[in-house]
Amino acid sequence: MSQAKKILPRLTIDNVIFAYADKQLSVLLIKHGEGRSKGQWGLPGDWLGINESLEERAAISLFDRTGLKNIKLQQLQTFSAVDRYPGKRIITTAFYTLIKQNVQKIKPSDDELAVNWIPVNKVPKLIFDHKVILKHALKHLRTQVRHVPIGLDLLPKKFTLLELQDLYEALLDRSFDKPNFRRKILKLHYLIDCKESIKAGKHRPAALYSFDRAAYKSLIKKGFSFSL
Amino acid sequence: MSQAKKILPRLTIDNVIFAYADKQLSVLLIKHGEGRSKGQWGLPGDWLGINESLEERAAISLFDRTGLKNIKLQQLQTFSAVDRYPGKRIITTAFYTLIKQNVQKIKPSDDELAVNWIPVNKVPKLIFDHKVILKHALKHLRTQVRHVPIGLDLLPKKFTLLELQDLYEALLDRSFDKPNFRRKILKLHYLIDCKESIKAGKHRPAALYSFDRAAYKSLIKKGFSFSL
DNA sequence: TCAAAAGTGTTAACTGTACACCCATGC
DNA sequence: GCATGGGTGTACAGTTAACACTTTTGA
Repeated sequence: MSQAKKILPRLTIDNVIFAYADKQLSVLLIKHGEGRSKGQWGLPGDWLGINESLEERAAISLFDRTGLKNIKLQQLQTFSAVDRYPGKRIITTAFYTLIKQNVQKIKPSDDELAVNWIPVNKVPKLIFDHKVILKHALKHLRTQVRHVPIGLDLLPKKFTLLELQDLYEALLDRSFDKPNFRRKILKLHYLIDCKESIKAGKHRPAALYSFDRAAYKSLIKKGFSFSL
Repeated sequence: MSQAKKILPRLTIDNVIFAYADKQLSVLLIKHGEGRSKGQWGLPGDWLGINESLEERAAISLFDRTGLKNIKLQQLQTFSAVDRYPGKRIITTAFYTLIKQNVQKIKPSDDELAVNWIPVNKVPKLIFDHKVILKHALKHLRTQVRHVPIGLDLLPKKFTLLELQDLYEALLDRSFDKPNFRRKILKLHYLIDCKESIKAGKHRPAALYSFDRAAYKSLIKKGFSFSL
């Protein structure tokens, strides 16, 4: 990144930015355009500045690539193996988040050849230990999904239960029994029945729901155990 | 610590070392003997060396204070707020573990006034953000306890179910129904009935159990959900 | 005989899971 | 009519949680 900031040597952040769209989970990867890793894929990362926390830098780095603000990035782990980076001692702290996929706005910075959403099951070889970091993030995401509600900011304001189920199925890479999924979700009481329905094809119209933000947020704090 | 090592500036580790003994959960704290934090309590920490990972330094630091080797420390999180350390920019990575309390062997290093096991509900004011780190660790430990087996290396080779229950109750700071606890644990099939019993006071002797190491380790991988 | 901890049994409420089946729509 | 996804009912197995009860010991 070509920012006018004083950086701390040796310290970086790497963001694992998952995105959901079209029943598919992808991750943001960049193709390096300079230096020894030219032409290779890796996670979007950045140097830590002297006057910012890791969290702050991770958020700025996310904004630079996607234009998104106020997204909560979760700190995953710090990777500090002596030989993780060729030739230099670089320690990185990994963050991750899950957002709605937006193809238009992403852009590479000066020293990058490309920035792309890559489906998680089609990720190419990555530089350094980035594959390890990605796997770690995915595991964390999948655990998370079963303990706090998700979907806010990922689905349209009003959505059907099937759309929510599609999201869960994409994230966890498995399918759920429809009737049981409905009941399980509805019993958590974080959805509001919009009392509307949407016609979509040659079948019964689906009821629309929206998130009850208060209930949603309190469920984040309390947590639950979603099995199915 | 007065080690002959080249350190990386700005980077430290802090260990949250929990210990169990006498139905009580304690944490290892040190009283600083030099510098601006003289006389104050804090978590045992150390500078990261140029030729070691954070994990390696955390393990060495644990060994220095307790004489314990081959203890798996879990990385918790990295704390990097710009103002977390007065006057300097210091970034720390926190680790935690849970061991059997051993009062004899712990020793302060040259620049420390004291090293002590302090019961977790009697922790004094701590320096910097160490109280936040400790709370974070405790929360993590309590989550952990409900998803993987614990007790190996904390209880004697042969132990009663009540001793195991005491451990759980101390860690989670609550009590369990004895009959239900028994059944719940036994159904996980990671205990071996030693076919012995121990007389301890004016009541029926208790059956002794030991851990089935293979089952125990495979349960760590598989995980479970312990509610009660 | 009594207290104390060890250990068994029983029940009611709730969950997980599978799957049968009806509903509303477009073609 | 019938295919398609939307949605309800049900039934069995297993789990949770509370608590009554019996057992074995030492004093």
